Amino acid sequence: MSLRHALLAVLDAGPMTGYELAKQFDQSASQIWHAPHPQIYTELRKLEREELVAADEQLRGTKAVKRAYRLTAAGERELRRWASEVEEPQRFRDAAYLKASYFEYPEPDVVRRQFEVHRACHEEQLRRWERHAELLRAREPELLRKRLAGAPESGHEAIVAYKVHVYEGMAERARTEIAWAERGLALVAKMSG
Amino acid sequence: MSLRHALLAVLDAGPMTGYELAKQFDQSASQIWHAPHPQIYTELRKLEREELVAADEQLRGTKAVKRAYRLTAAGERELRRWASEVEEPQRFRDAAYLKASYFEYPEPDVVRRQFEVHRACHEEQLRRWERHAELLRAREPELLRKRLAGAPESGHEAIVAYKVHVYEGMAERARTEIAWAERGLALVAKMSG
DNA sequence: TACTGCATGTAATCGGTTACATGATTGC
DNA sequence: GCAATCATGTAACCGATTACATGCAGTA
Repeated sequence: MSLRHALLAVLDAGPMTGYELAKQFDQSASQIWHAPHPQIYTELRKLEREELVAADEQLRGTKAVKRAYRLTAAGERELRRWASEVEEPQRFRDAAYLKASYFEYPEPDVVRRQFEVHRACHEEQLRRWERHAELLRAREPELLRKRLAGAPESGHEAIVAYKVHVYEGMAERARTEIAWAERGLALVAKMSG
Repeated sequence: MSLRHALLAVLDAGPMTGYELAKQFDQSASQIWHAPHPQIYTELRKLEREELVAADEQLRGTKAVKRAYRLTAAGERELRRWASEVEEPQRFRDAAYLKASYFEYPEPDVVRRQFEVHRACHEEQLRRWERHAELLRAREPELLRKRLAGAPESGHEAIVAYKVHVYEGMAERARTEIAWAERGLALVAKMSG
């Protein structure tokens, strides 16, 4: 049930259409909570029915409509309520580690390739997290700028600091995974040679 | 779709009832892939229909039946196929980090409590992963012993080594989270004092 | 004019969660 | 005999994924 709060949080920076939200979720900011676009559109409709967001409709061409969503007062309250509530720990489920528990089955070079893919994938993510932390420190992302514009000067430092802390945390995680994959590769080499 | 493979993997050590599998998933071994018992029972029935597992029924009392599941030859093939296939990266979704991105909203002591909960939760997990890695090295867990009994001596080292590597990886992750929470606590202290 | 990418959805399906039900066994 | 726990499910629901549909805008 966190998608709704991710949406409320992004909308807190300013109004946005479903498509723009979908883009946010896919690339720049909220890689912290992935969501495919059909889910975003349907969740926005649900939030609208619950009056946590409101939509401003504009015509697009002759028939199609564009809907820009913005937070309502109730939506802002809900966002603040959620942020103050302690998050209960998530259930654990990791497909890569599950599979690695059974690496005695495949041939050594298949195992090696799997660790290499794991490493490559987290190296790419690491670059992304680091770049984004950098952008945040420079206060460059559009979303952050809008958010800062709507908040008093005195609060700016905290807004930036916690987001940077999150992205640095993600980077640290990626480094942990890379190190794990490398120890894995050393292990394959030892076992098979 | 990894639950089915987790089940096949556990059953590869030897036949087991749904209840015993549910216990495995809840406590000792496969904390790597959490699953509640209703899902386990239904997935087992599905695996049975697909003939990847077979059930031996025994009476329990006068009406109830106990069903012990075991791998079929097709099930073993599927397990090996899955273990050799490169796992595609999972979609990212983290509620705790999402919330931490918006820690400018709650009061500092609420934020502090949240980081403390995060740390405590991962400290507990760390102890669990470390204990389990220890047990694996000593070849103590029942499941591992059964798995080893059904494999040639020459393969024992690999079976143990990869599982230990997974649990050590999990422990390392937990340490990363603990360190993140502690840097978070330092950050709150700095911001609020 | 056709093609590609932007933009907004609906529908079917599936995996996972929660609540509920029911019988068997064991120890007090 | 009763409570707790072992054991096996069913049903309703919800969040997430995938496939499909449709219209608009710019450009080759």
